[in-house]
This record gives sequence, structure tokens and C-alpha cells, in this order.
Amino acid sequence: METRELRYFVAVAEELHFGRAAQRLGIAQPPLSRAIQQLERRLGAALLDRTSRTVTLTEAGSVLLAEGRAALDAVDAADRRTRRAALAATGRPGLVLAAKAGASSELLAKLLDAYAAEPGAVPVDVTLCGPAEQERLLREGRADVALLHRPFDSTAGFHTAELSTESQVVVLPAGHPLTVRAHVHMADITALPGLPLPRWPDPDGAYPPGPGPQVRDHAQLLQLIALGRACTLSPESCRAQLHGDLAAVPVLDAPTVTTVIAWPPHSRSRAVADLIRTATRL
Amino acid sequence: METRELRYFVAVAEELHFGRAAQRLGIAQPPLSRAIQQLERRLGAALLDRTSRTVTLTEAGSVLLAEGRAALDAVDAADRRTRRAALAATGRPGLVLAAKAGASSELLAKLLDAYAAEPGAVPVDVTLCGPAEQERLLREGRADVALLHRPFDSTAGFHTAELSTESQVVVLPAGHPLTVRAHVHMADITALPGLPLPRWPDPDGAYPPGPGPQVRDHAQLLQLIALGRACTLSPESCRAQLHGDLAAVPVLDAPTVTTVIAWPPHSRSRAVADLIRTATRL
DNA sequence: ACCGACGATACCGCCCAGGTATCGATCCCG
DNA sequence: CGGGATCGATACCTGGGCGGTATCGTCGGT
Repeated sequence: METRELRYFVAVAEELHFGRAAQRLGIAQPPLSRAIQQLERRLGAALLDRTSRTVTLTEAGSVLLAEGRAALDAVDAADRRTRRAALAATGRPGLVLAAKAGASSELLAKLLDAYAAEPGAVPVDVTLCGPAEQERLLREGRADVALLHRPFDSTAGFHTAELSTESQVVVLPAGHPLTVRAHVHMADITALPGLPLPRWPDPDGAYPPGPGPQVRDHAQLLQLIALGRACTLSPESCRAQLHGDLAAVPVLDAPTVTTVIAWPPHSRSRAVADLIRTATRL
Repeated sequence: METRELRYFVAVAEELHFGRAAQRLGIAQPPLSRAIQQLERRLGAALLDRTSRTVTLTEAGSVLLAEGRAALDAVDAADRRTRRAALAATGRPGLVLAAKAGASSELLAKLLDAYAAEPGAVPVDVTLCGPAEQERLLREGRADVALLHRPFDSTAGFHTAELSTESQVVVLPAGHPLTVRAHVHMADITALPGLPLPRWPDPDGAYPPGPGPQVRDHAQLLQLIALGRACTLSPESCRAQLHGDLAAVPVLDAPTVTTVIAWPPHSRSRAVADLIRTATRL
């Protein structure tokens, strides 16, 4: 199976429309039809049910869509990492580390300092990104290593090492009645009148339905909380970043958050190994 | 990057010889040389250092070898799983479960029974395989789900759920002096005179150097132990399979073994989900 | 019943993968 | 030190397959 065929199939499976898929791929529709037919013949499996009006995925088609996306990701990652390795041999760019913006910043700072002090350390580019985006960056080969937060981020497909665990606090507007409490429980905050939990975008950029304001980043969320329009659960360490009009109260029965450092399996690179060793020794 | 190019590069990188690689690929040498050159040009990176006598990998080349193998595995897995999904839609074969031969057999039996009793259960093919082989089967798409044993098997790249943990025992010939002890420590068995720990083959089939007999499967190992030529650490549950001329003694400070059920991420299949749910409820 | 939308088919041209022949460089051996 | 052997690169040719245009067959909608 060639990656070209896979890309073609994924495009059609996503669009469920040969014409649009062909347009997206920058080719004409007939070659696309033929390529899919050939792929089906070679696999000995019908991937799409097509009438002259609609295209739908068969069971085998959905399997190939999921598996094919993963395979294409792996191929693209191989491409990018190879290019980066070639650059690293000649020029500047060292490691790329992906971290969620506004999370674990002290840990991140300590890690970068400690690694920079190592003999043979290479420059580290830090890519701050939105929630759950690190996973994609790592999978696609745009980053060499990432800081993830269990149980929020999925660590499937990566090697990981635990760095720290912390409990969670609820972040509230300063002066909110609950802020006088020494601690609260989940039940106290799930149904706070007028202070819903926010909605984060899906990996594909869409927002889940439900109440609560839509937010894209931490700064936006903190501002909403300060305005008294939301509250949120956050790892304890976020307290360092709260300013005057926000308050945090420990939530006793919230799940603890584990910060892990994750990297793709197959890392032959000494730099990645050094960084991870440094991280686990912190 | 096309899979054809990747396969070509991996062949050359493994053989470090264009002629042999071309032979292995079933093509002539000149097209292979050209394909590699074109790949290097497109990546903008030298992958191989070649004199007219020797071929060696560059830094970028080793990265592409590791990443490319993984990517090719992913593509092949997509191929196999799609074919299997197509068959499943029409004919017999249901799920394929990979398990280490001779390990966790009671747990496996319980799992299969419990799953078979579920509504909508499909037939399960059990593939018994050598140590550490389940990982490969799962990665290559030859199996849908596997039973792995931490910390021996790597679970990188898979989703996992813990099924059970057990402590380890040392398996000795019946009548060995140590068998009268209620328990032993690691120090007691690492240097047993005349009873070395066996050597298992690497994933590539080679044996690590060192003392100890080379073994390929459990039956062979148990026979060697009965003959007084080896001893081994094993999860407690192996006791059920020991016959008269073998004895087991708990090892207090051996690492505990966790049996986990593992499956590839992206499993859209209801059958896999059902099996896993059944397993975690055991 | 006609028109429009959409996927399939027919046919054509060109690019590129693969083959053969050969070259150039390097190592080995006498 | 020179000749042969080994091995990768180059030159040149051929054919298959990919992509393009034109068109058909089949549905739905009005």
C-alpha cells in the first residue's frame, strides 16, 4: 500500500464525496475514482458504498480510515524528524519541547535550567500550545518531547516518565462565598450557580455542546473567572500565576494530576535521552 | 514520502550494501541507487555516507531508519487490519488475541469464558507466542489484542488496562536445597552454583552473550530446570503448571509482575471494546 | 419527463520506475 | 606498483501507470 493511495482514501473517507476530495487533493475526479477502486481490488475489500448520490464507509473502510490516518501520521513524523535531524547535524535547531501554555511553568523552568547545565546540552525550543495539542505535535513529529498531564492528555503511543503529581484546586473570582472555605468537594462546584465550567475545543477545533463559556486558552479563562462568568479546576501549581482578583480553594476529591514527560518510541537521539534523564532526576 | 521509498531505504540501511539490498527487494541496483538519491534530495538530507567500498548511516539516516520502520509497521498494520475487518464482515474470523505461551493461562481461560458469555461475542483466535513476541504481532496488525507482562514487555504505543499483579517465584529442580525454604531473596538465586538463569532470544532472534542455556520456549526451560541445568524467575501463577520434578519458592524482593491487556490505539471495533470491558471486570 | 449532480468508463499522453551496459573509484593481491 | 575485483554512480532505453479530458449511466428533485 502506497502512502499516495492512503492519502487519497483518507480524503474521500473524510469528505464522503469524490469531487470535493479530488479538489482537496489537487487532482481530477476520475483518477481518484480509479485509485480507490484499485486500492479496494488490492485489499480485496469494499471500502466505500457508493450510489450515484451518496458515499458511505463500510466497516472495513472505517478501519482503514482510522489506521490509515495513524500510518500517515507516522510517515509524516518520520519525514519531519529526519529533516530536523539533518538540520541539527549542521545548524542551530536542537530539541523541540511541547508544553501546555500556562501549566507546570516552574517545573518547566527548572527542567530547562537543569538540562542547559548538562554537558552536551543542545538548544531547546519550547512550543507552548493549547490543551491536548501537545499530543498531536508529538505524533506528527513537530516536537521531540512533550509535557503532558494525566488524566487529561492521552499518553497512548508514547513512552512516558512521571515527573510530579499534584492535587487540584478550584479557581474562583476573589470574594466568592466559597473562597472562605479551607477546602471544598467536587459536589460543591459542579453546580455552582452562575459559575459553569468552561468548554475547551475538541482536537478538531469544534466545541462540545453544553453550558459554560467556550475558551481557547488559559488567559481567556482566567479573565472569564475574574469577571465572575466561570470557574475551573486546575492543578495546584497554577496558584503561582493567580493575581489579585482570583482565588483558589483545594478540592479534596478531585483526581490528582500527574505531569509526565512523553517522547515518541524509537528515539535514537542522545539529546532526547539526556533531557529525559535530567527530567526524571529533578 | 512514499512507502516504496521507505522500504528501499530501510533495506539499504539494514544491509549497508546496495547490491544485497537490491537483491532483497527484487530489483536491480541502479534504480535503487537513484531512489535513495531522490529521497535524499527531497528530504534535503544526506542519509548515507558512501565510499565505493563502504556504506554507513548518517545521523539523519539512523533517525529515518528507526522512524521509517515504525511508519512501515503502521502502514502494514493498516493493511492487515482492513483485510481482517473485511473478512469479519462476511465470514468467520473474529478477534485475534496474542498471549505468551504458558503464562497467565487461568486468567486467559477465565477471560475467554467470560467474553464468550457476552451478548454479541465473536469467535476469538488465541495466538500463543514466544516471549516479547506479542508486541510485534500487535504492532504489525496480526493481532487485535494481547496479554503483556510488565515490566518484561514494553507497552509503548498501546493502550493498556491492568488485569492482575502477582509476585514472583523461583522455579527449581525438586529436591534442590533451597526448596526447603519458605522464601528466598534475589541475592540467593542470582549466583546459584550450576543453576544459571536462561537466555531468551532478542526480538531479532539472536541470543545475548553470557552464561546460561539458550531457550526458545517455556517447555524447553522447564525441562532444563528439571534436569538441574537452570533455574528461572516466574510469576506465581506458573505454579499451576509445575509437575513433580519441579518446585517453586517465593522470592520476596523480585519485582511484581503485572498482567495487562493491550490493544492498538484507534480501535473502532466493538468486539475489541467488549473484550477489554470484560477483561477489566474480571 | 427533463435537468442536474455525481461516480464510472474510455481514451490519451507523459513521466518515472526499472532494466542493461558501462564508468570511476577503491581495495586486494601478487 | 599494476591488474583484477568489487561496488556505487551514470547513461540511456522501454513500458506501465498516473493524471488529464470527454463522455456515459444513474439517480433525485422539481
